Amino acid sequence: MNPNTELPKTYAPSEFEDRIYQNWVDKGYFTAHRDPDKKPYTIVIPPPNITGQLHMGHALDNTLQDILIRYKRMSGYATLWLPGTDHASIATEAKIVEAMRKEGLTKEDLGREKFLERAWKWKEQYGNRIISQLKKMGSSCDWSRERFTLDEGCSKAVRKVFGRLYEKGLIYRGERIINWCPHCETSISNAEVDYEEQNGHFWHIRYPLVGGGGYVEVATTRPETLLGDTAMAVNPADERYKDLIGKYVVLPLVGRRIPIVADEHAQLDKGTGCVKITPAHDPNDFEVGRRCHLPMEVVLTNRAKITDNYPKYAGMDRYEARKAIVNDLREGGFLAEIEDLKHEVGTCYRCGTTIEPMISLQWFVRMEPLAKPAIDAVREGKTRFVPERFDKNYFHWMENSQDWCISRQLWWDHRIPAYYCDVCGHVEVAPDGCTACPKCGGTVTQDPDTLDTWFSSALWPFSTLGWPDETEDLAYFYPTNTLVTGYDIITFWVSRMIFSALEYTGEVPFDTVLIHGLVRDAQGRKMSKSLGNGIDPLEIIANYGADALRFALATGNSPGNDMRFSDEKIEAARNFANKLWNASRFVRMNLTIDEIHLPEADKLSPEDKWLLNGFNELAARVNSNLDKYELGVALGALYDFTWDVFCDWYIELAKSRLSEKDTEASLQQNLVCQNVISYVLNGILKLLHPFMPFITEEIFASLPTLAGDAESIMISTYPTYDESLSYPAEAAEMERIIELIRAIRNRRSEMNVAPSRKAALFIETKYVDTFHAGTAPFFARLASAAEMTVAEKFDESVVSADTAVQIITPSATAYLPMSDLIDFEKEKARLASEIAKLEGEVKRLEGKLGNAGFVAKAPAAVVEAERAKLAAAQEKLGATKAALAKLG
RNA sequence: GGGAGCAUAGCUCAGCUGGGAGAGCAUCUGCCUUACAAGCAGAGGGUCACAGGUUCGAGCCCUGUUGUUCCCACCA
Repeated sequence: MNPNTELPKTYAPSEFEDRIYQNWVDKGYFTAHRDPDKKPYTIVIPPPNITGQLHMGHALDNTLQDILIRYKRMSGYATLWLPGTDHASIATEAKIVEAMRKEGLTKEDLGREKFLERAWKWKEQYGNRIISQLKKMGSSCDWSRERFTLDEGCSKAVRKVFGRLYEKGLIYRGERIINWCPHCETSISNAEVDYEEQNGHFWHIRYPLVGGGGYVEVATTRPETLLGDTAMAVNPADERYKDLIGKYVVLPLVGRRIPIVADEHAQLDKGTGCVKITPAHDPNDFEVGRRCHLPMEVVLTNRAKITDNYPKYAGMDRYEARKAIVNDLREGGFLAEIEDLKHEVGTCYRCGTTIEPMISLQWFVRMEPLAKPAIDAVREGKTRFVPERFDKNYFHWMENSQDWCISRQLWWDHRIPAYYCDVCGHVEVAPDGCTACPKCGGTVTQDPDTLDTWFSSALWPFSTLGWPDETEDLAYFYPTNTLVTGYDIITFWVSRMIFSALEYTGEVPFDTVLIHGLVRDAQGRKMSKSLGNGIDPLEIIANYGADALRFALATGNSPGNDMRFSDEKIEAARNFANKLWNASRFVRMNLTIDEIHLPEADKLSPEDKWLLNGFNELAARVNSNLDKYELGVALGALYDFTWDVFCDWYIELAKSRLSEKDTEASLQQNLVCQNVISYVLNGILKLLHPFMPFITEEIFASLPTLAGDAESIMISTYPTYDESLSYPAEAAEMERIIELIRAIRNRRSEMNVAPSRKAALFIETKYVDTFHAGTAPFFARLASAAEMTVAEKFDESVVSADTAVQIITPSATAYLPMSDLIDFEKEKARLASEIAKLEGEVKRLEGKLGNAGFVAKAPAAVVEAERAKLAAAQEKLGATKAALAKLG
């Protein structure tokens, strides 16, 4: 980039964003270096799915991460932002199967190997798309360390973990009731079930007692499971049914005799107190079945059709069968009642199909021993949620989590490293593979199943750094620091990373989890494909620039809260970028210096010191906000300072000095001002850089720099509080001037005086030094003043209340000779009402300060501030009374 | 059935450990003031959901109420 190039007249981000990004990549600025003299700061990206396109959620997530990583990089940390993508097993597999279906192909037609070849091609084709989109956002990831959840390193880690957990007895294989998705034809974990409210029915069914004597009535929401009933349960304490225990009922439609058993699961106060027991298709019934040694009767196939064991219904889909069975029950006189019911039905989080609880042989992770240390780690603050309230979420899930079903009947994922002997049936878990049975030497077959996609994601913070090998990266960058993610993914991912990391690495994976909310549309609705209300971040970037998008996402956003995205927001963001651009252009066109040297304090004007003081406070505040993850607040402070203080005040104040260089003295002042304005702009750009990396880099390159500045803003030093820039006295002096300028503008505006009408200005003040001759241009330029006269007290012959408009501030009274504009009665009324207001204010403050409790208990600084307020109010009150008196 | 968030200007939202409420947009009034009309200077507009409590002092802390959103849960 060329230093000191002119900035084009209009802000056109598309002209430079790609060029700047490419330059950063070429220079290798994103690449992390292990530096023993620096502290590491590491973020691992939540890997986006290879099936996905960049959406607003990614845009927000990555904006926040980039802000943090750029801030830390500029603050002297050895930063690593490790990127990558997720193979997203079930989602990707579903897409590929869908694509194959259109060609008339099924997975089985293709076979496992050919299918996987296809999947890898898919990954090649789409995996890079999301990466290039992340780059468009300005993400400063270390692309040389990019990873994929299904790559060899992750695979090694997965196998290692599986083997270790198996050895420790924390992974087991067993028959349990699992959630089965008949569409995806795989088991899914409890966490992957979404509950959805549906309108359903309660069917009340009568089961005749064997040997006559009536019937027992039960209710069910899934009448088709009746086929699989192997018992009826009543509570052992239930007096009503005491005599029935041990007797039998006849299963309607089937004719099977099933026993009436006693089990606590049946509750006295629910329904009739009797429950039908279907051990193969309900988790509670499964437990009852175990306790009472009941047979398991499977009635549904993997596609949720009735099995061949029930010829009348065989092959029927579960809902079809439900209709037929209800009909037959009615005809047979077994149906007592149909009740309408709203209930929560479990659905597959990927395809939305109603899941079917089914008994199945699967692999599980034993959660209890893993959950405990994970709970303790958060409780002890080793990992902290921001905002804190999300730890409740986490604790609740961890404390109640049941064993994790990790096997999937899918192909696109890490295959389970378990081998079954074809001869003796021995099960061998072998992370490094197995070719023959270690017990009998027979041939072995590997488990066809794969692992839950979240199993490999759970290892992401350390598998990506080389674990299980003891790599230098792992030693230096692990544990990582901040994980940035949405609250919707805490249970799936964050909690599993924490217990996994503690189990395998002995350390928490990250010290902080920064939680953000959802990006919603302008009406507050969730963005979704079906609603078609999604906003494409890439389109926003094309129209407004990546910086504007980042600004819009970061500003006013507080951790954990949802936000709305709207046209107004992105326009406001773009306008700010435009403001910064134009202010920089103004500075640029007034510069003659090649390098910035901040002048000695004695050369600086009060307005310079005021600006530097303000900038210094800003730097302190921004650093403190960023350290506390208050990114939106930090950006708000930057916006206000840049726009209100730097542009609206300092630039306007500087114009007179910058336009004069005729005399030696004015030339000197001109140079001082150039240096101050460049110094502060340079600092603003640096403070803003993490938020708006492109525009700040582009402007930085066109301006002179400080002696120690790096060639790129992204590797320069982040400004911090600097005691030598603290000028509280001059800042207060300048505030008096600004206060008076505002008051004059105010009055003129009230009186509808055009700015073009200039008027002489007389300032009566005890701060004569403050309003020195050098401030006259300020009043001329900003308050339409002609010549300015300052005195502690004016003689009536110089200026009188009869001929001048009076403007009062706590520190000064200004007179504008505009007698033609004065309506004395109105003026008197105005002053009277002003006096009343001030008296109220004074009274309030006096009351507060007269309160012994307040003075004794409030912090000294607060009391002092109240005293100052009172003094100011009293000053102004006095001046206002005097003004009224002058009017007679 | 448990748990959490939110309720602040017409709209969208900030408000850090309690010290008499802010921004953007919208509205109104003036301005082409030699960076910017994507702008400048002003103005109006709020019993901070409601009711109690703690405190010298509450938008902020506590209790309850109402409305709203979300999460969790195996209701036959």
